[in-house]
Amino acid sequence: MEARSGKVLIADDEPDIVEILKYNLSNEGYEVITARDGDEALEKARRHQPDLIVLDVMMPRKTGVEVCQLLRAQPAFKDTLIIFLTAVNDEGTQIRGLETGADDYISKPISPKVFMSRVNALFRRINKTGNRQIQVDNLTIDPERFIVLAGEQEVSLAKKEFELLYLLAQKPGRVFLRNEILNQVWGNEVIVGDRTIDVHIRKIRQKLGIDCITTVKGVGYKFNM
Amino acid sequence: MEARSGKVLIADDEPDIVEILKYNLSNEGYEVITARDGDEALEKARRHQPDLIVLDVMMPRKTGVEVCQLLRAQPAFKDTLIIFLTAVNDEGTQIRGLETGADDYISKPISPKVFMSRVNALFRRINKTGNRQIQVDNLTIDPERFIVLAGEQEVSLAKKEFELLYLLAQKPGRVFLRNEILNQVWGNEVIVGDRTIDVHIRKIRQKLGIDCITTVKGVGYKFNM
DNA sequence: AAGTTTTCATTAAGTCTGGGTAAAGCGCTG
DNA sequence: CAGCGCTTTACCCAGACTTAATGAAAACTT
Repeated sequence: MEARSGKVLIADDEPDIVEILKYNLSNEGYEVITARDGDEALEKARRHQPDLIVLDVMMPRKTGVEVCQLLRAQPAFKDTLIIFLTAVNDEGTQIRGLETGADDYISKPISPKVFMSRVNALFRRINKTGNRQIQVDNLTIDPERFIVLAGEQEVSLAKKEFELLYLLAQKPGRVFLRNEILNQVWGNEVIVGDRTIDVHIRKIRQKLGIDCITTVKGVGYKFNM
Repeated sequence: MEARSGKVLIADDEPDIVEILKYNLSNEGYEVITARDGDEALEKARRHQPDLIVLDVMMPRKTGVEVCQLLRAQPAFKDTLIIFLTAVNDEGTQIRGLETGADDYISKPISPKVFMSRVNALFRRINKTGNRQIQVDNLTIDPERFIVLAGEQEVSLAKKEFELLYLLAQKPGRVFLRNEILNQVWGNEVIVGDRTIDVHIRKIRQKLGIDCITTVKGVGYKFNM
């Protein structure tokens, strides 16, 4: 998993288009989520909180324009980038699309290179400031919202538990010595016993229900890759 | 019309185009400056510090792309919006244009309406998201009218209570640290105890009757999504 | 005076920590 | 490689400790 430049949701009912865009976006380090119709797009947008949403105007269930309106009505998507794709290069549709709150409007047939240039141009402008969210496998650790998503399940950890998990998850696979953990999570001055770490580790394992932390005897702990 | 605070520089050697764009931009409240060639564009950009620069790619003295590069090299124009206009709908040019740091690329012939939509879309993004109504579930928060609607019920909150709720509701799900809340609602200079926040939170919860604010112990508060 | 904002003391809730014990891992020895 | 002891970690639990909710009242605005 590379240094992610952004999370993109593609919603289009034409698998070919989705595939091409997904390929190109992934290639430049974007994380891609896909949806096949309007309702699925809404649902996945809510779940994954993407930075950019690419909407085909003509989709089953709900049109791109409808989806855009519904999203823009929610404060969580007030600043999300939205690009419309369309076969119809009708002027009226384009204007309506942009006035619904979209950031760009691209007509098919799409040149992947042009598409990527436009995506990059939009991202360049918002330049997400430090979203320190960590994603490993199906585990999402979001310090902004202070929650951990284990797949679908939302797990709420206590402060120290969260800090500890966040520390380990920052470098999956790397072993953290007990001392390191103490310094990072508790600070150099505070003195706590070794048991304290154990207990927190145990609670994390309990709450997550997944075995994602491995004990390295006599050394420390590491996050499973 | 509307008091839009946008200054636009149009640089094109075709007087007709300049005239049409100027007319449409003025109509929507933008302040317009014009230039006839690349050097003039650079000079006027420096003098007037516009929010948006519309550059024809094909211009005497210096091409739009050259102007764009020169502008982007200066910190003062790092964030200035730039739109390219061109008769050439060559893919390579478009990509190069966008990668030079432009925000949009519009091919001639230009539909004034589409042009305006795209300009508005760009301005919408950089403009500070002023006092806007927030809608989450069946809760409506309207800072213009200073009213909160919980379903049908109209709830009247005190000033601080409203500001606090509005802050949290702006980014539902996101945890606001107590410090952040203090800075945003009370301001950096004012010093109030930690309990003050609790009390206001309690009043909001009481008045709304809905459990829309979650406590994250040891961290802060967040608005439920 | 009525409503708003802040403080304070008290109570409640949640979190952290450390001891004792059980279990697991490790190394040594035969 | 099985057996043994030693070390380290896991686990449970209860008390210590933090932090937040609550009720009441003082200070402040309008």
